[in-house]
Amino acid sequence: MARARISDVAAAAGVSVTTVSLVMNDVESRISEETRRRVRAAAQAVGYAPSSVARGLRTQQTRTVGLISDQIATTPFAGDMLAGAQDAARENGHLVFLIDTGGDSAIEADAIRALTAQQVDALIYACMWHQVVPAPTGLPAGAVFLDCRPENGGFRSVVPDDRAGGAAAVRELVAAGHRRIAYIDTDDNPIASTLRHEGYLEVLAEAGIPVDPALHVHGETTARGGRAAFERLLDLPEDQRPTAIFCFNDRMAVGVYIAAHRLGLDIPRDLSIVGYDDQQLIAAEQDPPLTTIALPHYDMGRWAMEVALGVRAEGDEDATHLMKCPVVRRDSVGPPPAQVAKPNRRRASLTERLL
Amino acid sequence: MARARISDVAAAAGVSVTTVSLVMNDVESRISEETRRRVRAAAQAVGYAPSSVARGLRTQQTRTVGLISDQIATTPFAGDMLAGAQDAARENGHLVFLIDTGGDSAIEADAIRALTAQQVDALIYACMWHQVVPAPTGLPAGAVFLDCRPENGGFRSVVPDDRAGGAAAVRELVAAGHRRIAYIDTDDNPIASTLRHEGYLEVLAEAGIPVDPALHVHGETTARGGRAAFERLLDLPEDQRPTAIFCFNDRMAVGVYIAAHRLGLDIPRDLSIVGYDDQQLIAAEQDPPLTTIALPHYDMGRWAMEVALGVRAEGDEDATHLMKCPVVRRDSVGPPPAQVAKPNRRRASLTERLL
DNA sequence: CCTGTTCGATAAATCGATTTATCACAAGGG
DNA sequence: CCCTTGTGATAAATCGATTTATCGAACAGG
Repeated sequence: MARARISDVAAAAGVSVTTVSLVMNDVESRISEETRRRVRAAAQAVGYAPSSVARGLRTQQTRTVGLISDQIATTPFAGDMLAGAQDAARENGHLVFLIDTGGDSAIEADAIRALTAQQVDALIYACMWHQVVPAPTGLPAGAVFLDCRPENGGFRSVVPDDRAGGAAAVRELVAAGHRRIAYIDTDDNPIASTLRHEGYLEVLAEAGIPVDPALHVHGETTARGGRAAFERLLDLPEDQRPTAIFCFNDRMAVGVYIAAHRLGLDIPRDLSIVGYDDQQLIAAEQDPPLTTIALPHYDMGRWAMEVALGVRAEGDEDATHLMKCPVVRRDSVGPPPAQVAKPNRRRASLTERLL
Repeated sequence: MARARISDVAAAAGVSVTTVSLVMNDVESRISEETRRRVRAAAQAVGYAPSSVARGLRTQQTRTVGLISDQIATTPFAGDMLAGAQDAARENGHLVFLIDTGGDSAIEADAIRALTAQQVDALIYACMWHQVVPAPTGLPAGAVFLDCRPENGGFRSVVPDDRAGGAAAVRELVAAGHRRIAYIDTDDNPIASTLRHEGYLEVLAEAGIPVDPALHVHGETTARGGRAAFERLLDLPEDQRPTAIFCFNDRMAVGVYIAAHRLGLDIPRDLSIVGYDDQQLIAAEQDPPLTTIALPHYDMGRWAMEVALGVRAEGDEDATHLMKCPVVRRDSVGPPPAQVAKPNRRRASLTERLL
């Protein structure tokens, strides 16, 4: 049972293929209501679905979009970006070609060629972390950068507003009454870390809190890295230690949790923590659940697709859109401990645990 | 600058389009070497790339594959399956259409229609957890089920060998000398949990260890669920408690970790644990890193794609392939504690933590 | 000189749709 | 009776490739 063609429908309805096409596409034309009904019935009867390939050839519009990513697989974030992009594509009647280049630029070039050959209507170039990348050669005009910005401009892009996100994180802590707030930073992600640091400094200034360079430490973006950085903060004289920590990401925050628990510190009674990423299966499952800043992956994916398809009008051809990073309030932030009460509290918590 | 067509190349090379096509596709024919060179040079010069759409229409082969998934986004596993499928597709010169239905069967039906209209050469139907599903109507013959099996057969499928995986997990513990091994099970995933339980029973039998129903507890597939289940095991009289636990998944194992640490139990000295899934950012980052069974998502994705494309010959048109789940040895398994030494050890560990 | 073969290349049909230009027919007006 | 206008439908061109069937020239043999 081969696919039904438009000519089969025409034959079944006793009309020409032109008429069938006109009816199926609801084209403004002088086809009688009676004929329309007959055509539709015939189409239904033979199970006709127009060939997208033939249509694409004639109309030069394939209703497909290419999504090139450097690593769709290896991060749990990717999924949300994909989902946002894909939902938007589907809502607009488009299908998405997904290509994961694994960061290999030869594969990337191949991918661009293949997608161009497929005559995709739009192209999205996605990265897994907020970064500035050289635009690959051969990228068609109108491509949209997702979670990255083209080095020399020329394309629209969307990235998280890491500066505002960093500010929001620190503002949570300031609002809870903290004045000694550390930032556990990293060197692994220059763009995002710098922006988040700017947000951190901005809020401290806003609140009139003097900046203490000793409270700005660095580590790898892993639990181990977070833990090591935290332990460096503990080397400070007791009265200079932070009462709250803003971590570059949730994984590092987990390291702080582990170390803090080992030391018998209670979160948030003895120490408040804010993470970043709202990483699924991590942030919410900590004990206590971690207050963090969410990366708006789904929204960025959706934005990129809508702009790429021309559904969302964006005035500027060469602009970077900053996507808001919402605060996810959970239970890792509380008021700072009163200095005098601290030793008592700590002993109490140990006693508890002996039960 | 519009795309170059085959006729442009023909004009540039001073030959017919037939000749260009013959040369570009390396068709066995009597074209002189000299002409071939000229055509290739012309193609290069005008930047010619054949239109996949036009070719698809003529040849009826699009070199595209559809991948329908119930939720590509919301789980970190999805990525690996995608990556495996996508790599295999690329290696065979195919592009993949990804559609995430979100589990909505109306969207699913739409997706099948759209992919059929696109005349994809193959179709993969993926689920996020090993399950038995009704085959959606309209699914073309030759479709491959990925991480799920069709209720009434009729399609090839690939799923993890959960039975062997469960057996391997328990075997790790038996090999370390444990005889009181608990299985923290779940009701959230009937297929996988049953198979893993069968593996558990199989190894106990193999090792001549009597089955103690009290060591088989259930919980939700979350850290909280794992913790709750573990606490039920602790209600047992001390000499009946398990010295090792096999958890349905890593998230539940994390719950056991948390509870164990709270109680001052050291892993693996006081308690050995094996998880399942080898979930990234979870299993390896525990303290100590969790020994677990990996789900072969990448391999399953690759297998499904290769079978779908007919690259991998699979005799049976209607068979389920079981993919091996490898053991990932880390540091959460050790020998069981000697009964008499236990109390001492436990006190010691608490004392340590007072430092 | 005619015929048959080989070599190199091409004209034209084809895939399945869309779209433009055209057609037949009926009704109405002068 | 002829011409115009309006209505309903269609013939044919088109998109850009592949593929089949054919063609002309050169050359060899009788």
